[in-house]
Amino acid sequence: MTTQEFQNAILKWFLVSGRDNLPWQKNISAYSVWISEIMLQQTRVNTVIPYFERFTRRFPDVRELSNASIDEVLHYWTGLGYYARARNLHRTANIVANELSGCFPSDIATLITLPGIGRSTAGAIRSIAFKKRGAILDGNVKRVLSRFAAIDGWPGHTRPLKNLWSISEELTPLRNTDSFSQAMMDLGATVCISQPKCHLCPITTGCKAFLSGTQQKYPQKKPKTSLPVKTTHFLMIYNKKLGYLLRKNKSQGIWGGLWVFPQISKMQELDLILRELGLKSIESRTLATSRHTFSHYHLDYVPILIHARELKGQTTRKTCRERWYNPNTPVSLGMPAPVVSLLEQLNN
DNA sequence: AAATCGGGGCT
DNA sequence: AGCCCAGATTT
Repeated sequence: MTTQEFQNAILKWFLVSGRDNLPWQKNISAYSVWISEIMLQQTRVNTVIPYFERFTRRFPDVRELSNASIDEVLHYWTGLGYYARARNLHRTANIVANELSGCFPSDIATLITLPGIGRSTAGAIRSIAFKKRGAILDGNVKRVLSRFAAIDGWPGHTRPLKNLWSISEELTPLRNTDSFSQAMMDLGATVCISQPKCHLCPITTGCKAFLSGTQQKYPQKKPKTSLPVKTTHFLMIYNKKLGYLLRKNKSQGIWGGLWVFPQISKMQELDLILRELGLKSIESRTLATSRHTFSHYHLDYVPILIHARELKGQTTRKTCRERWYNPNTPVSLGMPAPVVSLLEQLNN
């Protein structure tokens, strides 16, 4: 199967079987392609759809996004995970709005300099938004090409990754590159899946895995490791008038920039926190431990609900990274899933 | 080259 | 209970 034949087969298949009704496929612009590509990093299409709709309704263009506060951007990202994506999105919006006159670059080298845009996302923006030649290599394309070329090794490792990029660059056409990129992702998402539907595939005549009956061998799986378990306590300090105390995380690290309950490792720290706040505990109750799983560890968290009152003649102090959150009059802040979950439970 | 960075929906 | 998803960035 020649490169030309491969491209023709893919493009022909796309006309009949490609997806054309996703929210980011209407009114295509560099902005909408960019937002969708960032949201879709390590995140499934069906999960992204409602987030994309809400996000682009609130931030319809790059200037609206650059003018927004990071807290509000993170609020619209709450529940999507990988919050560095939202922080990078905001940084890039400011660069594009303030330094690039509101226009996205179309060349790969410049796109890659923007925070959060790597080689594959740059290729997607260049091909789909600007309709110029741009190769991509996302999870779908990795699966298609690993099987098509029978690439050994986990695609996360350097050698197979380099091979896959080389093949993707070679196969990507000069014309119709937008349809080609979309088609390769659609093929990987609907046909070349875990249990592949090879009878629906347009490139079986050149697929090394199909021809040798080794579809299940590719792509080779990630080496598995057991996840460590970490434990923490969430202090749900509640005051009837003020609400719950939340603290803003530093921008680096887990849940960066998000608002969370104070976390402690020893119970003695609780008294210190309350004294600093000018509060006194009325009663406290330990709630059931829950497990939150990240990609690289389990977090067992013990919620401790503390009803507190203000000390006489003392106004409640707090730092600039602290604020009271009243679930009945919510404000736009980013919060990690367990915090949202606990606030919902306690408010019902 | 390896680790970090979420959350959820399938299997 | 694993597995992995329209990856990028830091160490």
